[in-house]
Amino acid sequence: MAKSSKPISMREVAELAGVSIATVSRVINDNGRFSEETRKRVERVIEENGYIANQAAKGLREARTRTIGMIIPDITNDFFSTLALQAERAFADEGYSVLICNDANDAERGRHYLRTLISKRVDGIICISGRTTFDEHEVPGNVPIVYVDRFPERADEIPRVISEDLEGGRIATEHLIERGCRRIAFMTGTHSAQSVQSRGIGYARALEAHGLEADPALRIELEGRVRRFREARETLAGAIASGMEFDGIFAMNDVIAVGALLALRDAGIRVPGDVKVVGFDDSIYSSIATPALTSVRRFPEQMAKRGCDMLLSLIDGTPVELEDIVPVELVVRESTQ
Amino acid sequence: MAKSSKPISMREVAELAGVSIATVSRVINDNGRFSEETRKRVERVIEENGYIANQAAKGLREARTRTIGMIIPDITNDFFSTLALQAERAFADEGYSVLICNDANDAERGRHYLRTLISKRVDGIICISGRTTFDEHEVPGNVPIVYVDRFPERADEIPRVISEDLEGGRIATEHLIERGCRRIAFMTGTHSAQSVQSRGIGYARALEAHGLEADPALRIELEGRVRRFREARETLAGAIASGMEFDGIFAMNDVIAVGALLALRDAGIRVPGDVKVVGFDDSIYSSIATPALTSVRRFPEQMAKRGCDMLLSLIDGTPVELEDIVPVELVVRESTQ
DNA sequence: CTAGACTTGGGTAACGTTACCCAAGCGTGT
DNA sequence: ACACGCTTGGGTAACGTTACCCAAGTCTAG
Repeated sequence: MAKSSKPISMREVAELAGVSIATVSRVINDNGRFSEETRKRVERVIEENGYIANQAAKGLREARTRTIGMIIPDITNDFFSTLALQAERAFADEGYSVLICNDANDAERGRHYLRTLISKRVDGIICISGRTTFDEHEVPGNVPIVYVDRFPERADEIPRVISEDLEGGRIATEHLIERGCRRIAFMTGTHSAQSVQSRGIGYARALEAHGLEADPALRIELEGRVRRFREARETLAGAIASGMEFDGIFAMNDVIAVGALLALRDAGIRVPGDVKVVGFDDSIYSSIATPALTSVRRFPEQMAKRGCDMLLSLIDGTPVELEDIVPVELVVRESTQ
Repeated sequence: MAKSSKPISMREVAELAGVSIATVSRVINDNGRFSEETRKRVERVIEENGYIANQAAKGLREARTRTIGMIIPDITNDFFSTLALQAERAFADEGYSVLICNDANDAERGRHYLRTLISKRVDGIICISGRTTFDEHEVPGNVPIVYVDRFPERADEIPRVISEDLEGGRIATEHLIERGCRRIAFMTGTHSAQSVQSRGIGYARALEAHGLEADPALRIELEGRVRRFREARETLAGAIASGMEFDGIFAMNDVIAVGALLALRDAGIRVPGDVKVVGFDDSIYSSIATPALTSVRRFPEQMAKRGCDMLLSLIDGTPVELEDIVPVELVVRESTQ
């Protein structure tokens, strides 16, 4: 086997089959205009020589690459990886491949990736990146973009699939209040995406509705990346050490909630006895944790599917709704019983 | 902003700048052969019109796409997503994008993806897919391939990065024996990848070395997909219900181990008191679980990095070692204390 | 003053496809 | 016998790049 043999091209197939390039193209794309015998001959040559069409050339000619770009914060997070998996599936079913870009919520990185994707002439982009805004100058040719779980700045132009974050924050907090909590901490990242901020608003609303004060001291912000749960665990440990008083925690996501659970256990604080905890996403972590975590369930599979459908419509030229809101629901487990 | 404006091409840049296409190309690729003034003029036009080179055309011309294909079982699994994240990073640093393909360990799907990747003329492939073998007929043009965490069938030709699976199985089992276990169950998938089978061999070796019998009844095979931990939980529950006796469990990975932990708790069996458990991968799940899981740690970041380096060398034409073995180490936590 | 080298830039043939237009051969209806 | 249409297939210009070759102008050395 020749290690560096170049793949065979249509021209060579044509020569071997004794027909023209045009005919080979027609056979491959099944465009009528050829006899049954010709088809057989061409297909045999293709089969025998393992010809595989060059999509780069095809893409150049047709001005479409059948490739989708996906900008995602961190595929290591259960919620995002589920989203990515489902999106990849849905696109694969429609004949698209997906280029994945982990931008770590870093705007600089995000811009760079966006540029690359456009340079690669992807047919569309699924953007789960926060804080990155693209003006028309940065999106030449106006590649179709759909945001998922993120709110685009050009909200009047760019469609998105988001979940009921505010409502999620509200029901989580409401639930804690119902279970008797009065001093509920909110754990979040420093510079959070809009979706996360909404959860904070829901939290505040619920407190307000029950005549509770949203004490700023109860807001716990995590510095830097919130990848693994370590930051959350350490930060909460610090807060506890410095005498913070609370009887409930609403965490912006399950990773943080799990970190909190561990910090509480380290400090000998019982859950749900002394403190009750609610997470967000209902990811795999919430069922694994002990006590099992009450969490606001989201539907990443559904969000992915809808985002794909939207993007495919956009690529087709079919207009789509600007906003598709996927509901959330509270899953009650041991951490608040 | 025209919604469907086509991206501007080099020809247009050339016209606007009053130079030839060749000159624009030279300026972009910084190939000498032009004056400082020309560079300025061209760069200004590029800047003002937001020109972004068409990589499809470039790829066609240069016969390289700066794209890598990655076939992975399921990006939702913590181990694989870490691998994927690191690989994507490493490739991005070298100017490559990565196409991701979740084949769910399904050979049919894997073949299909492989075809697509080749059609897209990726410069190389990272394969974490098991059980899929590609003969030369299926890999026209011989795209460079590197296997990671999987053993290729054409082992004399295809390089791979694997971890010390056998050794991992051995030390895990050894550890359980040292802690007093005598009837150690092995939980695994039905049709496992070779890497997993090695862990089983390590397990058997350790038993043997201590004069213990590898009772086939202690082998617990999980049907179907082992994605979330549910299968493991249910299967073990069944085994317990039907009176299986054991005092230790070695699970092929952490997801399964966590399922086991939950089944044991459901059945009122104490860990590590009555039964001790060891997982594999030392993924995020092992620290979250209660009791925290003793696990054989692997180094997905390192494996990804090495795989990338190998593939880049191959693309360069530099020869590489056929096999790169990454060590493992036991991380002892509560589940075996 | 002129030959040669160096600098700057243009022209153009690929790369592998597809889409369009054209042509040859054959059958059919009148 | 002829006009016409259908079937089958060839030729070729793009698509947006890069690489090569060539040319005109400028500079330098003799």
